Amino acid sequence: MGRSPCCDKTGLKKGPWTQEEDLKLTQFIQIHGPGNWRTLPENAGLQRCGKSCRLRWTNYLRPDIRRGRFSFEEEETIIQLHSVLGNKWSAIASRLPGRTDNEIKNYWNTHIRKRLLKNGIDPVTHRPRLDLLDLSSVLKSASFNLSNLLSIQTLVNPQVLRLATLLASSSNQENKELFLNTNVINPMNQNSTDQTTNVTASTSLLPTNQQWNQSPNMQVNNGQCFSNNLVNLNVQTSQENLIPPYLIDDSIILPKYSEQITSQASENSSFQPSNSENNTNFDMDSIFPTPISSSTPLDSSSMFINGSTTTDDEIQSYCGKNFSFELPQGLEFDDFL
DNA sequence: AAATACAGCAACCGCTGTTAG
DNA sequence: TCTAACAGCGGTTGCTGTATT
Repeated sequence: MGRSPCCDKTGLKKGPWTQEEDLKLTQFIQIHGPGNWRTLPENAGLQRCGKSCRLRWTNYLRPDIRRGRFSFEEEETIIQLHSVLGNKWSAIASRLPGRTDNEIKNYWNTHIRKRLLKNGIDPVTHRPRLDLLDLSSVLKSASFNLSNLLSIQTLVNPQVLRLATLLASSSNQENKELFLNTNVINPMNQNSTDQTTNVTASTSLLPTNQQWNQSPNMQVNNGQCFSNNLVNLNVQTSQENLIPPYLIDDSIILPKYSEQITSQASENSSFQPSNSENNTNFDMDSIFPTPISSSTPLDSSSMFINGSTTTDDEIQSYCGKNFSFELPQGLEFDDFL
């Protein structure tokens, strides 16, 4: 059905709307209500096509439009919904009252997408970009500490860790010894016996399944973590393919995060590490943003770490330091497995 | 101060799904 | 059932303001 654009009709205006046009459209809709977009422009005295009027109304003039910067909760919700729904902007918008699909789409393309890419996360699949993951160089790096990698075993695709271990054992004797000498326990696989005393400092900071489930701010359903304020979509997600939100947004839980956060935050805040000498409890509140129920105001450029505000740039910087991988081009991950 | 590059966003384009005749 | 009109959606464009050189 070939249809020429309605605006091709001569005499119809295109481009930015003037205040006068906005006023005409708003007043007309206030009286007659939205709809009948084809006849609306003529009836409202506008030299616009109906489509243009509809877009102007739905994306800008509607009284329930919520303008301004996206809150952290909104951003978190967008990322999580996008990981499930993909580029279904209208579906995402329907779960964010006052936000339009166009606005969310723009925000995704200009902010979130770039940040995910910068953090090595594929914005389409929401998984680490293995094509950028240069594990061999990471492993050979003088500063590389295998225990760091092992400590995030449960946070990334286990295949990555298998690959890392394989490479480490074959190419880096130092790390190999470290691996053999390090008493590492996968926190997700811990049984009921108290093994935490053997866990290395960095590993003990990770939550157990029980701790995840007990967290006041997060719920684990089918392997998918959602904030309490997020609609449960009942989407079946394979554990194997899961990259949880804490890896895809700015509140990524990272290896040795407590040391990083402590060293950074303690300079100007009252941040205290959650794991004292004998305390293996995981304090989610100390690294996750303030929940929506919090009375503390949030805007899109800030998150809270135990009450201290962190800017986008600081988050970016922090994540960049802790979660940057590089992969040689052409590396096929499956070839290693 | 001027030129250029970049980021953000409103608006448009074109395709698809729905509905009425 | 078919067809055309309409409405909605996602991708893309282009304008504008800001930052950098």
